[in-house]
Amino acid sequence: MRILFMGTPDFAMLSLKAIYESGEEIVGVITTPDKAKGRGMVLTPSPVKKYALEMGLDVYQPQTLRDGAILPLLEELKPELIVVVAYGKILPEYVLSYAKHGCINAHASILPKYRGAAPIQRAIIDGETETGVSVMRMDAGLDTGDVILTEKIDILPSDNFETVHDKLVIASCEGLLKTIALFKEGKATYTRQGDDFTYAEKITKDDCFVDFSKSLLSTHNQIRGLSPIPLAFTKMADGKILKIVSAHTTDKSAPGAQTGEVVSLDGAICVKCADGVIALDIVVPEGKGRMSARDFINGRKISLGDILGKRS
RNA sequence: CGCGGGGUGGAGCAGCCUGGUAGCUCGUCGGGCUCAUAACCCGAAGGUCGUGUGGUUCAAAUCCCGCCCCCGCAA
Repeated sequence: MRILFMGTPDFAMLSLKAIYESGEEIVGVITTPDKAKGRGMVLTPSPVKKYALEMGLDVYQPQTLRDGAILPLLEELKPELIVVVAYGKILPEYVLSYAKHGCINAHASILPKYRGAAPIQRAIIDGETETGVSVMRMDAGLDTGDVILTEKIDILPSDNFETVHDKLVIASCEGLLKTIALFKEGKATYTRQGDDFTYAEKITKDDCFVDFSKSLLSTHNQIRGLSPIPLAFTKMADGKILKIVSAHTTDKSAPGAQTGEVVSLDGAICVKCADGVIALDIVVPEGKGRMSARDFINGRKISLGDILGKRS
C-alpha cells in the first residue's frame, strides 16, 4: 500500500520504522522543519527525519500545510493512506480527505480519554492503572476521529513515563500494522467516540513543580509521570532547583513536621508530604548531572530540617 | 556567537577570591567492640588537583592564556 508518513519525535520514528520494516511502500515522509535545539542552539533534525534519511526515504519539511501548500506533493506521491503519529501540526481538510483510506493517527490513550498533547504523562500523573493506544481515522477535531482499534496496556506502580512510553510504542506499532492489514482486507470498522472525553493538556513548568503539599501517592505519581523528561523538580532551602528522577513511597511517619521538611537522610532524601513521607532516590541538582540521593547527601548540600518546595 | 555550572584518591563535595602542609561525608581494606548490625571505635591504602610538559612567581589545585571533555537552564 502506498503510504505517506507524517510524524516528528521518537515515538513517531519507531512507528515509521515498524511500518517500513513490515514491507509497506513508504512513498514519502513529512516532518517538521529542523529546529535550533539544545546547548548552543544547534540545528537538529527530528528523529523521524534522521531515520528516514538513513533508509533512503524521501523527506519533506513543509513550513505549513495551509492553503493547499502540499497539494502538489500529494498529487505527485498519490498516497493511498496517510499515517500520522505525533506530527505537531494541524492537518487541513484537503489533506485529511485526499487518500483513499484517509488519514489515520495513533494516539497514546484510550480515547475518548486524554485527547491532546500529553496523554501518557497525564495518565500516570492521574494515577491511572491502564492506558493504551487508539488508532483512529482523523477528522477536523483534536483527536476526535472515529476509532478503528485500541490496544491497551497496564500502568504498574513501578512504571514511569519512559517505561509506559516504551510499552505504548510497541502497542502503537502493532495497532498501526493491524489497521493497515484491516484496510487491505477491507475490514476496517469505525466506532464513534463517546461523550465522556477528557483532555490531556500540554505539560507546563507548573505541572513539574513539587511542593509536597499533595498526598504521598499524588506526589509519587507526579514524579514518575514526568521522569525522565521533563522531570519533576522542587526548590531547595537555598532556592536552587533540584530535579527528581525517581522516588518511592515509605510507611514512615513524621509527626509535627511540616510539608516539604526533610525528615531523614539515611540513604534517601525523605520529605514530608500531606499524608506521609516520600523518599527521593535519584536527583539532578542545578548545574549538575544525575546522581543518587546518597551521593547528593554526601556532598553536604542538604540537611535535616530543610524545607523543600517553597514557592519563591 | 542564547544563559550558566563544572572537571581535586573509587563516589559526591570543600579548598581557588586573600598563591606556600591535600580537607569533608561516604566507599574499600585491616583490626576492635557487640548476641548482632547498614551502628560505634581504631588504623590503612588510594590523588601527575582535565590538559598544554604554556605564562607569571622563590613557590600554582589556587592568578593569566590556549585546548579537550561533562552537565544544568532556556528553546
